[in-house]
Amino acid sequence: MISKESGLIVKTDILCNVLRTVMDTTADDVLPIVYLLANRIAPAHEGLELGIGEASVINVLAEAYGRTKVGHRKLYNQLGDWGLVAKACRSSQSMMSKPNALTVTKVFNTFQLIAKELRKDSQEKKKNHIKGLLVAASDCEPLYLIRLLQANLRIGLAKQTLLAALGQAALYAHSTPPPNIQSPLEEAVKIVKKAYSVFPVYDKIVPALLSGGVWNPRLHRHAIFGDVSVSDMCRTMEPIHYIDNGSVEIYSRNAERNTGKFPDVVSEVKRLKKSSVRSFVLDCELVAYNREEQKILPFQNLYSSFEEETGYFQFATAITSNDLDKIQEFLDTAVLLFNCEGLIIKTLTKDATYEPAKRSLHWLKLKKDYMENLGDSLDLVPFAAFHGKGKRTGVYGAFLLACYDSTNGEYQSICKLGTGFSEADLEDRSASLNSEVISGPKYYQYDDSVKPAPDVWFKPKEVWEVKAAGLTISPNHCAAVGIVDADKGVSLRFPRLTAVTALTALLCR
DNA sequence: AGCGCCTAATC
DNA sequence: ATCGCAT
DNA sequence: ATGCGATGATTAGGCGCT
Repeated sequence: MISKESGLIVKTDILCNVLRTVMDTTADDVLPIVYLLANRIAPAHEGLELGIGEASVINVLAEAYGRTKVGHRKLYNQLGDWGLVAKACRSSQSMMSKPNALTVTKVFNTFQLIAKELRKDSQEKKKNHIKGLLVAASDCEPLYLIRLLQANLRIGLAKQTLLAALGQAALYAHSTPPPNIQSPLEEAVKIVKKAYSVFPVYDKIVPALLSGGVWNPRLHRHAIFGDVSVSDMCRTMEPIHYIDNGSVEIYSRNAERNTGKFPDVVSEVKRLKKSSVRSFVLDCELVAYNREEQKILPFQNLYSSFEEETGYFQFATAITSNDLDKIQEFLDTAVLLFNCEGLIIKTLTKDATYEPAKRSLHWLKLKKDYMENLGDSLDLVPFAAFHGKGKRTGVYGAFLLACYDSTNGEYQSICKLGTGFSEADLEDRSASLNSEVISGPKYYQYDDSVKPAPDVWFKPKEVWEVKAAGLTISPNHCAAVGIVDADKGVSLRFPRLTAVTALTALLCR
């Protein structure tokens, strides 16, 4: 029902009703349902992952539902979704007897077992867990089992809508009358989203909602912090933490623990922090740095808390200005002189606080390639394509592009491209290139060890204008091989289509 | 021990 | 990361 | 403006095979 509906309000409504029903009947199922909908199996900081990808899915489908892998692949190219393949195979299988019903909790528990299979024979054991589920599945269950295993439910409902529905369901389900608030529904959603942004652990949020409703003080910031250990709390935030007891922890934006990856940062933070500072959470970015070069300019806040030391711990440079020309000049300097990607622009007039995972106009990214005259724009030739998946089923989902090397008179692969076209563009390009299909990569310098291999090859026909954030040395592409590196080529960072410029009538010869 | 495949993660 | 679509 | 789901280059680390 949710996947057929396009509006988020109605999707939220449907899920809200599901959750209310479950809260009222089998409340223990709420947490597993939430985890499955969130495509997670544990809080991010626990580092527990399914470890199941497309290759595993292909293998297990072949074993559980017969047919050959080639047969499955063919079906997949038509359907664009391994879940749909599973469903199709299952429904064409004769069923000896009606299997025992799968429950949400059984599925979620099995997913946890899969995630916990490690080391020797883990792949085989994971596969057997999945086979058990697939054999017990009927109707639409194989479809959703496979999509859940791939962490992509594809029903147009993700975390934000899940949190909203949770808040609304908890509001309706609890008997306590709402406090004197204008719009209780909106407020309930805000509270749950805020609780999640402060402490993204469903194991705490869901029980709190179930036992005390949305107005439960346990959902508020300070209460949450009081309710959990300091180390648990710090594990959910980002990215450098210094705790009273002298320990340093580093986390990614998605709460992955990265402390072990930066032992040098840990030791420098400990060394350079002043003894008067007892604890902090520092939002920052780590960059590689050439210590022979240098440039520092001060910016308030942080300065009273840290010793600056060139090459070890430096503050970012900044200007404060309303003047467009000055900002432009600063951007040019940053990009052209220091090889920076661009600037972050911050409002100083409003109370411009930073909230993790929340977009706002307080902080804006200004990158060189957002601008017409800066950034890299290239004329490239699409020479192969990949069948689209999901909403791109039936058209190509991505293309392999080449640049033309006039010195050698050859086309060299430079990047794949899968964004920038409208749905109509995609149909038009697919149709146009389909008139020039050839059997293999005969005009091109192309590394066939790079997987997956394209599905279809084309004669050179069109020239596309592609914008990128920059060039990278590539082990996977052939552009300029031997020039930038003995056996590495060049590829593009964040490539996207900006225009279809011409037919390559001349280059074809 | 070394290598290739795969997955999950960053941007 | 970028981008387009639906709301 | 927001949420979602198509898609990009690249890397690290786990697992299993030789």
